[in-house]
Amino acid sequence: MTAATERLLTPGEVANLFRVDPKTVTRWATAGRIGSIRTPGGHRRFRETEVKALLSELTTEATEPVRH
Amino acid sequence: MTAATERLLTPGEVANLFRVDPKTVTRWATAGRIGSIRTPGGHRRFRETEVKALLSELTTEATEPVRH
DNA sequence: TGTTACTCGGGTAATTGGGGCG
DNA sequence: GGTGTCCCAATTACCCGAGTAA
Repeated sequence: MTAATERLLTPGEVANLFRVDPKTVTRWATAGRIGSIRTPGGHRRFRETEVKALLSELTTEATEPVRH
Repeated sequence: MTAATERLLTPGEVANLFRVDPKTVTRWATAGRIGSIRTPGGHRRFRETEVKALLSELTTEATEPVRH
């Protein structure tokens, strides 16, 4: 099959990227805001590319210069 | 390849650094004076490096020596 | 096989966002 | 123009015990 296995991230890793609680990442998955893959044991894993893409979309750079 | 792991700060933490109300930090983000990263839920996070840099830029040292 | 760290669940406090007002 | 404050709705953080991952 096609794709070389894509790198998966744990809830804790995703939580570190967004500076939120791992529980919060779980809620995002439950709410359908982010795709998730479940292990046979019930734990969630997330696609790194999807997470990074989400980060980029939600990132806004400063536009106004600093006034001294 | 954008930077992956950068330490992020919550609005409350940034507010403590500047000694202002968290709402004020939100206004800075809205006005484009500071970059922000939003969670899928709508909350904001700020890059620590950017915040610290902003603090430094806006800091002015005394220029005249103390008279005795 | 056993150890350690993490992630399930749920439930309840604490922050945050947004609008409007002085 | 910029900031602090009050309102309310939504999102997020910390508590627990039990199960999974490596």
